[in-house]
Amino acid sequence: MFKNTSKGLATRETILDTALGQFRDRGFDHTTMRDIAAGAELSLGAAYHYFESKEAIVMAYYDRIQAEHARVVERDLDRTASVRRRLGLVIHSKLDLVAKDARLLGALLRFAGDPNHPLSFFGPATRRLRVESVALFASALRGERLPRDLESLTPLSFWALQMGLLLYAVYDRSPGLAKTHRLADGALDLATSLLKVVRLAPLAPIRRRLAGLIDEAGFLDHRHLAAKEV
Amino acid sequence: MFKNTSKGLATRETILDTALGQFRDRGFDHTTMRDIAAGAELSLGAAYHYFESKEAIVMAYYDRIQAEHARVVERDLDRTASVRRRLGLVIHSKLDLVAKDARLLGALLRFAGDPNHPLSFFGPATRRLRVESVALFASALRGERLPRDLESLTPLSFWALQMGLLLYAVYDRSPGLAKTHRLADGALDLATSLLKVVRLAPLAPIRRRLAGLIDEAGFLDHRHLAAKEV
DNA sequence: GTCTATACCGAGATAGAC
DNA sequence: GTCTATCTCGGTATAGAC
Repeated sequence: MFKNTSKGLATRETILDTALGQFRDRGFDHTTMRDIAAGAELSLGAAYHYFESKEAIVMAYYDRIQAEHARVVERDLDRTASVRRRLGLVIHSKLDLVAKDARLLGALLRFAGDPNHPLSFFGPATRRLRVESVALFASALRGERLPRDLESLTPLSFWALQMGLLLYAVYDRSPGLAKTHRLADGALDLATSLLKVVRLAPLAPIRRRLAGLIDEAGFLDHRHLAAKEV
Repeated sequence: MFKNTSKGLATRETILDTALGQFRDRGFDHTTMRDIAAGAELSLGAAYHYFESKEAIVMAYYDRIQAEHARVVERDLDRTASVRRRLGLVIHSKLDLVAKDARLLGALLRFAGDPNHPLSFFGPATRRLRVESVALFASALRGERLPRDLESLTPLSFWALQMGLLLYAVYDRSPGLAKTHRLADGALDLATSLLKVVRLAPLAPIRRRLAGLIDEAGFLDHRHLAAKEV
């Protein structure tokens, strides 16, 4: 794609920033690659040298968001005591980070239905992003004594919840994603209550069935979470 | 767009069938509108007379599937006694209907991230499809004595499960969507177990919280399920 | 109202020269 | 790494035939 020269990286950042500004002003669809190239004072070909598609720019933005998210979580997690608050920290900070450009994330859905596309949210090429994201929830849950069979399942479930909330955010028109934040709090209250209940003995069969299901679905296996980078 | 003359309807069907055949052979992306028009022995303009976009053809396919689904479910539901089997009927028959072209559904995700697009899965323009789909689950649950606060929530949850399974199906390469069918059975076993548990008194607070959450999220309100047709 | 034929435009993406 | 030129294709427009 391009060499990691400092000049190249700087140009890439310029394109990314220019594009984000125009996406905010005009919307994703009404911003053309020619607009972006012109705004960054480059030719169209040069822009494509750095990003293989317009959506790839959005993915780069998401990548940046995620790096920032990891930084924020790592910084604040230790100062936060209860699981509920730790999970809240992870999710609310994510929502805060995407709040300004939540609609943009909708553009990434475009390829979620194409398993082989490099920008598919669920494909092998974006595995790193998923793993990192799940890991943040695992950090938040560290210290919790979970039933064995739910150990790897639980962080994955919270990741799924987060994905659902991000989808909701794309449609959320309330200022600062207020509605999504409230929904997140409700869901987290519920989830932490469920976590307490689900440990109880009478629910063991359901628990085992759930774990078996996730296992069979392959959500934790090679194809989805451990496939090698492409 | 076009009048409901028998000739017009026949032409529309011809275009739809031609397009589906080509989508199967060459894939959605590698089929052009010109290919479809040529295959149906029509001009490009005529094809656009019937379908406003290539994706609209896929939506018409989904519409057809859903009508067929409703027919099958209505026909077989009365002969099916247990809730578990009735729910299984709804979901498995849906999967059978889309099995041949499950990958195509991925194309519909293209606009899921654009709230205002007429082909968005969650937008107001596709409300009818959602309502119909949720209604099938309500039929399957008829006769069940559910807690009041879960009455409208439960069919909605099964609809959400179905949406998740359809997404999984897009990625499923096993013959006849075998993996998705197994996943569906596991999920349904789990769900019916949960339905029994969730009625119990100790879970009342969680139940209420869940209902309040869905209410607040607006999943049952105007914007999503009761907005007027556009 | 149902089409044909054809020219045209916008924009995403690519090739290949420098 | 950057550019110019070009390609492709979805979609529109127009003018008219039946």
